[in-house]
Amino acid sequence: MPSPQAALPTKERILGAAEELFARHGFDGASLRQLTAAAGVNLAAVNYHFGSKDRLIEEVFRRRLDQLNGRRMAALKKIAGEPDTTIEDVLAAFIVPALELSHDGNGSLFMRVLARAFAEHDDTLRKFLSDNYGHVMRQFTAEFARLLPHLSKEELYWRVDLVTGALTHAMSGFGMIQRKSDVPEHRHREQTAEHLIRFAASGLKSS
Amino acid sequence: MPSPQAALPTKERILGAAEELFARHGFDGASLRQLTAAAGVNLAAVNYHFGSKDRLIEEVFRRRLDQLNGRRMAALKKIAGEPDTTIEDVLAAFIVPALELSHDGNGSLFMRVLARAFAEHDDTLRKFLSDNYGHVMRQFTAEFARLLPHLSKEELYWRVDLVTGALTHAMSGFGMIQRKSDVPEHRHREQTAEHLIRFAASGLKSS
DNA sequence: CGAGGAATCAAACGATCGTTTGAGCATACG
DNA sequence: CGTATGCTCAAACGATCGTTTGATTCCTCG
Repeated sequence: MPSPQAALPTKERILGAAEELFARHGFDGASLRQLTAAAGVNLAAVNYHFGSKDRLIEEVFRRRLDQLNGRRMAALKKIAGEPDTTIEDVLAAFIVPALELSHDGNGSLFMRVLARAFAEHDDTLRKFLSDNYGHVMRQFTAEFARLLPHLSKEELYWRVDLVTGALTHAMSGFGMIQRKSDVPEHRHREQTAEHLIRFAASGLKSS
Repeated sequence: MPSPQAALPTKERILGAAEELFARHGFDGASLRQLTAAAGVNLAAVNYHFGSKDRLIEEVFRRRLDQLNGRRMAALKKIAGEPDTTIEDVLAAFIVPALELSHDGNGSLFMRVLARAFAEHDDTLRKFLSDNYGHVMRQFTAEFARLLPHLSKEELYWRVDLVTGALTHAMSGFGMIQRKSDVPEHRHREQTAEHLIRFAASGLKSS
């Protein structure tokens, strides 16, 4: 019985297996030999299609980050600057796309990859993340600043940073967040979003 | 000019260099050759004194975790069960020892090692952490449960998990938390503790 | 049908890893 | 003094890593 990915083109099969193995064993921990074996392709295929392992890592990031950033920015754009926008609305624009992604195919694995990337203090990886992620964080921070005008810039950065840490931690699946079998998928996602938003909003607004 | 550690015994020099290099490059990323060179000892010294690289990693953890857990439990014991204890008190018992450690010698590097260990989903490492860290988390969670009796068990676990994520993220130095040169060390530590405690308390107590 | 570029393959390359070895050195004790 | 004992050292071992090579297969298009 062929794997579900067996019919996909080689490049896609590599990206899928890479996402899974990077999440499970880290970037150094997952070797190209494991990876190509899991994908059912030849060892040399990675260097042929991507040039190097590092470029494969970047591609894994780019594919999902583009999705994630796109959805977040679209959701933010709808509410940014509006007079009746609440902190909860902005948090929802940040959190819901990530939860959607994390329940879509292998997307949840990507959130673990992302958490791992935060933990790696590797400079080139951090620069890559800053280049492809930083402008989104800045836009959201600007909107938080508008809704929390009494906070100093330093205080605001502090709180946004703490919110980011909590969400990254939670969504990469460290916690005990587990869907009960009698709760439908989309309902569980809503509940998760409610928990995260309530917690983060409370932390942001604390006097 | 000899390194500051030059006079220390070989075992201590290895542990110091290991803490630094593991924090900077990860457990796999830091090789025994870099490590022994940085410590100024022979390559074979690690296997002679510790048996293997894995046992060295465990020793790095044990040394600091014993400190950290000891101080946290001592601080908790003073306030647990007392009628006038607040959420903020419990959070202080959890946070202040970590901040003290992170400003004591190479201690701050250890918080990064710890964050890295959380990101690694390696089973043996997680079991080691659970064995040496889990009982502390359970004690703190029990005290939170006492002070937040209206929360369901599920809701409580959620919030404790989010607090843990925020604090791990913040204390491992991802954020922009930087001491200004005109603020004395101990004052900066107090301010950091205030930020963290206020944020976490607000998140825990949110209705 | 046949030429030609794209893709795949087994095999090998050099580098680096954790670990082991066995000789050499030091210090302490009879 | 001689000899154990604890430690350090340079050197080598086998394994595994990312990458490259050159031949082979596949598929498309004139």
